[in-house]
Amino acid sequence: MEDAPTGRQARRRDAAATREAILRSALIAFTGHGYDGVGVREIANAAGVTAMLVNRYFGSKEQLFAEVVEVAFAERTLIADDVESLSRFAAAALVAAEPRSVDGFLLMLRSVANPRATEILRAAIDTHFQLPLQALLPGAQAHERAALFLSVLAGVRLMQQVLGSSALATADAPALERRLRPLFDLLVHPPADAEPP
Amino acid sequence: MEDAPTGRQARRRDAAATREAILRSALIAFTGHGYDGVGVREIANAAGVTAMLVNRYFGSKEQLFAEVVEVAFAERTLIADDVESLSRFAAAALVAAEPRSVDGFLLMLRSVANPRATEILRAAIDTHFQLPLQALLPGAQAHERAALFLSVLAGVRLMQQVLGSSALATADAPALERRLRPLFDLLVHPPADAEPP
DNA sequence: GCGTGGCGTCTACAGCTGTAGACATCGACA
DNA sequence: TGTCGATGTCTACAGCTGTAGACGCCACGC
Repeated sequence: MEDAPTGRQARRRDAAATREAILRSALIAFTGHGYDGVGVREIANAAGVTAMLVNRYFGSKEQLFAEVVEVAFAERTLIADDVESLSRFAAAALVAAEPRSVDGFLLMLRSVANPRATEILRAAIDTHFQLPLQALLPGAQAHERAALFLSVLAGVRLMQQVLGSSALATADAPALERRLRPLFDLLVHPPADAEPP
Repeated sequence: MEDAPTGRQARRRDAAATREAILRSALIAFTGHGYDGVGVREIANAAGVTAMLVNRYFGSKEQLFAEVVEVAFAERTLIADDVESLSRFAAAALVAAEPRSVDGFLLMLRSVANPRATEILRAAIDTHFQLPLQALLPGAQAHERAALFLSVLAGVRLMQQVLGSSALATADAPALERRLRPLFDLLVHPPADAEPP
């Protein structure tokens, strides 16, 4: 079997399609190995293209990464649209996470070592997750609770998918979901935040 | 001013001290930039030593990293010894985390992109955190709850220190701690886990 | 004082990285 | 059918990486 890059002989000098192929190849590669773990040649090869063409279309590896981040965070299936569904959605997404999924959180977790990638990721998370989520949360200190909500999301994802914690791998889905729900609920619904005078 | 590596002129051909200097330099560098973000020459230079000496003492960069991980996870100030203090300790440690701290979690968060580093880190976390913690937790499914406990710890740490979430940076310490405590409590104390038959 | 064994460095080597300019080739339009 | 712009490739270059062997040098024991 040949290496079969993503639709090599099907595409014949189509600039838009080539750009899309590179972007998709980069998304998969960056998500799987992180910003520093992937070379431009590797991305180009998987897209059936030369390394130089990547820089022609995207300017540099860093700019390519920025576009990849934007694509990865565009479809945010983790954040529900209404407050009542937030916890259920998040918990369900966590227990259903497949090891080969390519969402933005996985991309972030493997790329935060690089300072430039981190800066891009911070901005993207702020725009696509933090701000919409804190706008959705009722009660006081919504920005703080939204950040913690995302922290739990990222932390569980890190342990079960990136680090490969055996405890989270062997746990059956319904039980894990029953544990996660109240955790998120605690952050969604502000618990009578009376400060002691 | 000269670059002043860690005690250069103070140490004169002392094998144990040199080894220790390299180990400490590597700990700081790996924690700050991750496994792939640091070169052997950089570590050696900060220790006032040549790159080759690093491999002489530790065999390879990977083995050096393994020793660094062991050192970083040896002093686990995040996990209390008794069940009652667990939540308080964890919450307090999170709000008191300084940007330049060098604990194992930070080291992990910036090195999980590399597969070999990940394998080393997974084993270390299992030994130094997961196993002691799940042995301490009362009730059913302690391993699962311990893993989630560590997930929250790692996730918050990631957001506030590695990614630099502004929401967690501007939050004042007491309020943040009051939010974190019940989160950990929910995982420490099993909430009447009656399964519907 | 002097040899000797450990401690440390110098030079080097493949291999990889991101990026740049010059060159080739396809395909649509005249 | 011929041509020219767009699309893609080739060669190359500094710079970095981890690792290896050969060599210098200091301090201690005789």
